Amino acid sequence: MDVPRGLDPRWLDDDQQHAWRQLAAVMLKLPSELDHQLQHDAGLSHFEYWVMALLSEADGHRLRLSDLAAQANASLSRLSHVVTRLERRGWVRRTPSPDDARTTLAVLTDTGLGQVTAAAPGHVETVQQLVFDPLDREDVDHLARVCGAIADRLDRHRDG
Amino acid sequence: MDVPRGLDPRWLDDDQQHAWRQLAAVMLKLPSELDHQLQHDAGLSHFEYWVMALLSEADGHRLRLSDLAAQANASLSRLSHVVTRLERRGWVRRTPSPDDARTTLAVLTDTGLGQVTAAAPGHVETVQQLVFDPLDREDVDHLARVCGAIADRLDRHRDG
DNA sequence: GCCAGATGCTTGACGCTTCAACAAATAGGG
DNA sequence: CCCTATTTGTTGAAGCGTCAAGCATCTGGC
Repeated sequence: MDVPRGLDPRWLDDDQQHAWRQLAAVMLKLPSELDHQLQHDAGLSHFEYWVMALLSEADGHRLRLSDLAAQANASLSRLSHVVTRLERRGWVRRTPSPDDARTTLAVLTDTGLGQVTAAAPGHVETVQQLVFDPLDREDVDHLARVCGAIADRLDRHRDG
Repeated sequence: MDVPRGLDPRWLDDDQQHAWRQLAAVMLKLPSELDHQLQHDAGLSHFEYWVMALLSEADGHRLRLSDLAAQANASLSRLSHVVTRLERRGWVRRTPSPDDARTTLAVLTDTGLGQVTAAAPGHVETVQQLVFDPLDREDVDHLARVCGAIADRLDRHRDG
């Protein structure tokens, strides 16, 4: 990771150390809680829910797998596996794209739409309780700003 | 998830929606980048690094498995598996506790200490680049405050 | 037009996490 | 004391993500 030889690494100072631990705690625990609630109440992983929610918002309830992967922040491989599983349960089906024979569209079925719709209220309530209840309105702005900056940096890190 | 019947769920407003998407993006992508760097440069997952780093800071380079699990925000089962793998590589060993015959101590070996020490500069540099470089000093405060509030909420959610 | 490289997606093996079941030791109430 | 409930930890199976390899299709320069 390009540590200049002969120079001290840029260690984290106390503030950074503290902030990093809090962020790491959220990264570790929050996904597990969300998975737990959704699994228990709707038989879905958080990622499966996210994918189906994205499809439910899309025109014609369908998206190219690549686009879906990008919006879900996932690898194409991961998405392909998940779509296969959702397909087995009848909530999503694959359709060849009319424009480009390479690309596949994932389409949310009516049953699938019903599934997300039913799961949504419980999931949103959990997000409210775990993420937003402990925050005031200013905090929400800060959260968006800070995470937005990091997320941008992460995007550029991939190709840049 | 206790959605009051007959009442509308507390849907996310636009600001919350936006903040939630940014946070989700960070939760999805940052761990993967950290794992990638550590795996490539040191043959460690981020979680393995985290565990060994915690041990390296502890008195006598040792901690009860329960305490280690709590500090690492992990289940006991997950930790037990990881310790087994680290033990196989000679970086950690298990020792029975002198006080309580139920508890096991994980001890970082000298080789293990060398391993974390060698991995640290590269890892810290990555954290600086991906997390703190896009933030100014105020942002770091906000990050700590916001994630601290969420992390507290998550802790209370488990037992409370 | 043709062909090399790029793009889009799938697949199977491997490794890690979770979950449930279990075992051993301790603490606490009667 | 004893018996039960709790704490601490391990294990194996099942499920999911990553990785590398592979195939089909498209694009762009010649």
